[in-house]
Amino acid sequence: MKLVTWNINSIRARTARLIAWLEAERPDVVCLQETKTEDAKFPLEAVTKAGYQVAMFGQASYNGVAILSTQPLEDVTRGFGDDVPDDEARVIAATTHGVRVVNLYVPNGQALDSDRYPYKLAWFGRLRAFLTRTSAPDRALVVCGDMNVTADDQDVWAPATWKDQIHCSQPERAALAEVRAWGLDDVFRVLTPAGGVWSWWDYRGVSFFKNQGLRIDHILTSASMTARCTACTIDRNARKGQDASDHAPVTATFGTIV
DNA sequence: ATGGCCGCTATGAGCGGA
Repeated sequence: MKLVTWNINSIRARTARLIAWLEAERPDVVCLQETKTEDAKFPLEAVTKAGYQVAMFGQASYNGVAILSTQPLEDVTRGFGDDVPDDEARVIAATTHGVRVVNLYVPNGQALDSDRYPYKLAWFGRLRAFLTRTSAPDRALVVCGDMNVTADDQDVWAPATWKDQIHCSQPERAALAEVRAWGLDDVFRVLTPAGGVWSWWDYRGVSFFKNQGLRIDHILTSASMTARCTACTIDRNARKGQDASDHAPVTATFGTIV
């Protein structure tokens, strides 16, 4: 079973590239972030024609998440369902291929002195509560998405430049570590101990050409899923060329239960 | 030293992204 997380940065602007990639890679489950469209304008026909069922949670202009699967998507939930007023479409979960899949678009945070920063940190706390309320570490669980945080300096092309900047601050990393401590593994890092591999490169300048990026797109797996994971790769090729998202897709491959 | 690109909405910039 191949599961992908990919910040697509507007699914309407990138439908052709997405479909071509799906047809080439044939993943079983695809978690998309920043679809940037309300559900009525989602390119459902193209995705369906490519062989995928869809659960979506969109909004106009910003945010938006969706899960694509070659098998039915069951028990779909949208948002955290907590008592915090929040109209940002950043969370969708579903069960498919026998796995509970939680797809996240974590708030960017903008800067440490922005009011979006405490919102981001609080959001991680709400995520932990959501996981405790709706799942358990002993289940077949994948929590993936654009986490908008580097786990540590191994995920940063220039740690000195990024030190204490957004995506690299200690409180953000501690918040992500708390999610792992709940009972999830950073499965890319488990299989690739060395750093220096990125999932995002800034559109500006020559950052991709010079390979100046961050690893902020993560696949977190419960213990049984970590044990089943045979590969986890970042498809740098998907960042190349015209009309690419600024994020590359991250793919985890899982063997069958033995 | 600064900003450098992109998509959205909307039709001119401004916002958000990371």
